[in-house]
Amino acid sequence: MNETVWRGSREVWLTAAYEALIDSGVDAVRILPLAKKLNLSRTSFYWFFADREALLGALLQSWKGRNTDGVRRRCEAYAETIAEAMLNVFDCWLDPSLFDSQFEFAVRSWALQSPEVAAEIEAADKARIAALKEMFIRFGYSEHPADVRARTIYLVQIGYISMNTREDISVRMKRIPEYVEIFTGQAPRRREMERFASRHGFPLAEAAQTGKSRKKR
Amino acid sequence: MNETVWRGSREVWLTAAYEALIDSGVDAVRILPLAKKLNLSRTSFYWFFADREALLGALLQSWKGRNTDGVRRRCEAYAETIAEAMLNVFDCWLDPSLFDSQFEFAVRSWALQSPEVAAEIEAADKARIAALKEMFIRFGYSEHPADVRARTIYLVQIGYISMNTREDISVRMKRIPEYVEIFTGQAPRRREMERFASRHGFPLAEAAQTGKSRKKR
DNA sequence: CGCGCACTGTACATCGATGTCAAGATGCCG
DNA sequence: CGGCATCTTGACATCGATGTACAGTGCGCG
Repeated sequence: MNETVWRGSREVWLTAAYEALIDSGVDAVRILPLAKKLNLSRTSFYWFFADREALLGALLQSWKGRNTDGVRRRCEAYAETIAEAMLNVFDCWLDPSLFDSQFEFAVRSWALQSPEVAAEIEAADKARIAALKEMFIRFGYSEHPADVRARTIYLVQIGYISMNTREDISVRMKRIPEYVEIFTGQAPRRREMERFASRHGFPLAEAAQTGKSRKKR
Repeated sequence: MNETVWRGSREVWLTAAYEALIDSGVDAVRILPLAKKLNLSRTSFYWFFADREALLGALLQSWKGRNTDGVRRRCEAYAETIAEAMLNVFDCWLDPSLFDSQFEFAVRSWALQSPEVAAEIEAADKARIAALKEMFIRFGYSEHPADVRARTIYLVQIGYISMNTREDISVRMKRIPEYVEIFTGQAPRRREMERFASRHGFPLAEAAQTGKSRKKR
């Protein structure tokens, strides 16, 4: 299992930093505490990174792109109706591999004390809203409504992660059709919801029928 | 002008702390830097507060209630249509005396590193969403749609402040009618928008006519 | 006037964190 | 085995911040 006997690596420091960041904020990303968690000497850190700055830089880099790309891809995915397209985007909010909300929130909070981070965020926001807007335009909405709807969707999501609520997938799933209708002005068809629910391991039938075995955490 | 010759007071330390908080986050709220900003000896602080903890406590206390009350009151304000009611709520987002968004954002970021703060925030969120939901129910929406619409509105706002964008009032004003329509499913009447715009010192006429002198920064 | 309250400042002890350096330990290749 | 590159560690110097003790200063009042 162990490739080498060396306990440290750029990787382990980075993941430890990531964990500290997402559950206590940037100011918890300090070398001494990380070293304790890893059972490594503090100074060993300096073999892999020049200094704390460099670690934070790597952290920011790893955030950059990751979340933004996920959103853009879901905006461009195939869809027959705007409601279906909307559901494609919703994948991001349910699948952490497409969009890591805790990471996102931590980075946004970090921006408060770092202009550099704030600049990265601003760019990311612009790119994501543009992708959403483009989606609406593809489905015949005109400029201004497309823009406001794109913002609404994006802001709801940023707001949601900023609330940091831990809710069961089932309560979130129940709100989805309403959201689609609010966001697009058009309710999703039953079979669209079916497809959506099933790809998140949550057959819609469940909501109607009595609980069968639920899959995937 | 000077009541006394004493330069320090509970007040000045608290406002300095508030300023540090909103533009650099909790970790910038430290006694030594504040003392420098105030041109006071660091230790003088301890005359007014037991320790840093006490200062942070006072800060949290001052946030608590302030923003939440503003929202609740605007939700309960008189309105003939749901669109008008919605515009009443929008007052909060344009008038910092009803809702201090920078303060709000800073406190939310703070929550990441303090469970106590996180608990306060959770309570505030619940109260505000409940007030919004109640408003929709008053206008005939049924339970579930009222809930999802309330969430949408609230989340958009939390998202907006978390984006921390500095936009001119005129660009925000242009989006308002669209937002009202998305949130309530009903477009505001011209005279409703007129009333709204005028109470924010921004006559609607301006948007249509060619630029006259605009008031209020 | 002088006493005391309300504040301000200096000095000190302590902490947690950073970063450098030089001295090991470990694996790998010839 | 020897030597080199790759890590790991302990010792040291330094910083910024916290909180306590105590002495000092200005104001107001009896």
